[in-house]
Amino acid sequence: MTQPLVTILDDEPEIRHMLADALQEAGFRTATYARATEFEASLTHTTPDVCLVDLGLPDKDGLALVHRLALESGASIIIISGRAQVQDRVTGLELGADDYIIKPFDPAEVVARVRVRLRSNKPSDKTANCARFEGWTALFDSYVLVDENGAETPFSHAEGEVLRLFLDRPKRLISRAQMQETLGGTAGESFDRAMDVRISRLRTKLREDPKNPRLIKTIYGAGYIFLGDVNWA
Amino acid sequence: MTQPLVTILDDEPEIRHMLADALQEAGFRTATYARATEFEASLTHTTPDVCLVDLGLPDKDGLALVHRLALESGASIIIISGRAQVQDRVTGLELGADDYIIKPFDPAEVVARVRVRLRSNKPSDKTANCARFEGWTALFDSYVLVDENGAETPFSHAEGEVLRLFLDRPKRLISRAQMQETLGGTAGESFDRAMDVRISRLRTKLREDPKNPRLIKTIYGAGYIFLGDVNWA
DNA sequence: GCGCAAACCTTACGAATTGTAACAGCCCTT
DNA sequence: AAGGGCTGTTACAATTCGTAAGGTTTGCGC
Repeated sequence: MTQPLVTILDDEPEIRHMLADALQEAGFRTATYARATEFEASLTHTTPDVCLVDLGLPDKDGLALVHRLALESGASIIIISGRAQVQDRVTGLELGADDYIIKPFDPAEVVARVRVRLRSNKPSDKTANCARFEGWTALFDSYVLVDENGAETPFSHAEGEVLRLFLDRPKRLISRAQMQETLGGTAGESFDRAMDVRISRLRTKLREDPKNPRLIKTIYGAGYIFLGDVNWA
Repeated sequence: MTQPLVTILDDEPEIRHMLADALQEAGFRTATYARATEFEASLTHTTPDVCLVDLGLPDKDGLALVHRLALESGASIIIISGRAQVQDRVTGLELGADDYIIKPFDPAEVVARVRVRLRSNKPSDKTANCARFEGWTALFDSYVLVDENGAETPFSHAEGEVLRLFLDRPKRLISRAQMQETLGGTAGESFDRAMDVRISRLRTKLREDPKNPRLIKTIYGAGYIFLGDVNWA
């Protein structure tokens, strides 16, 4: 499966470049267009997954374009506009846009919102809920860990919660307090210990060396950190 | 099909009222909650379609709640927050929110964004009587399950109720309380066990491996989840 | 280094939850 | 009345997961 394609339609070159850079850095393929006609022509031979559309176009009414896109293409549409009136936003969304971002914007937020669209727009994705990391494959649907030889190890729901928390934020410190919150800990006095046990069991399944854990590191007095590169699929 | 249910979780009464009014005017059912614990308790017996969540809650970390919601409830999640930093928005969206609205907001825009979320959710056709999933075809008219070879297995009415519930909400956690409600469980003392037995029998007909069920998963202490892509016809 | 307290890991155990086989009552058909 | 299918109930087995308890590691002051 190739990377998702994000198209950018905006008449200002700086904005096109800014968005294209940020999106490419995030791992997406991009295609940029300065004019609506150009963009429409491209649709005959490409099928973007997400379309970023500026409403202030010189050659065509942006809203009409959005409407047509919404009806005819399966892509998610995000409007990017300098028009900040509530009414503009409401009509934009009503005509079929999935999101509406106001200029000036931060590229990081645009990337995040693009990701959200891709996440929700994949009903037929059979490999969803599946992450690869350091030779392992975690199948959250079937609650199974697969090693590089294909051997399977089942894991329980509680273990999965911890694993998912780590895989969602790799290489970042996760404090115990955060874990408790995320894992529905009822702030029981000795919930700390329960947490320890969960992690211990998870470490066992990941065949961590107790003396020298490589994936789940303990930061004494602070929390845990998951090392290792994660690829969600 | 009844009107979609939108839940509002915010500690400020004025905001709750403003949103509830606007949403009801737009034709939605609403349920409001001032505290996260209240809201979480409600999830055991109701299934909202869209959840509006304020991040600045007094009794719990809002982000953790969002994360759990995103994983366990198939509802769309819209964060409403006074925190306007880009980093806040990005992490909120990363943790599973579908949208992020910054206070102060216009109720009309909130309504528009709620509509967008509902639009992208495909409504399950309640009149459909035939569903395909993972090689199986369930014919609710004739109470028969057909496998990929055409072999037929009849199922009973009680089994059909459970199966339909699962097929209506695939890949979502379904709590036992929800099941009881949907299946007309008259809160019989030991109705739990009846539920178990129904599911057990359904699993047998679906030829699930008892040690490793692939379609109907048990979430210890929480409920069940049906995996597999469903196509109604 | 040494000693100590706090933080953390691991093992074993048990309470709660869930799975399923066997039984019994019910309703329908014959 | 008899028989068969459906469904809830009971009883017991299996699983999950938190708790307790004891061992190990870490950080800190000397």
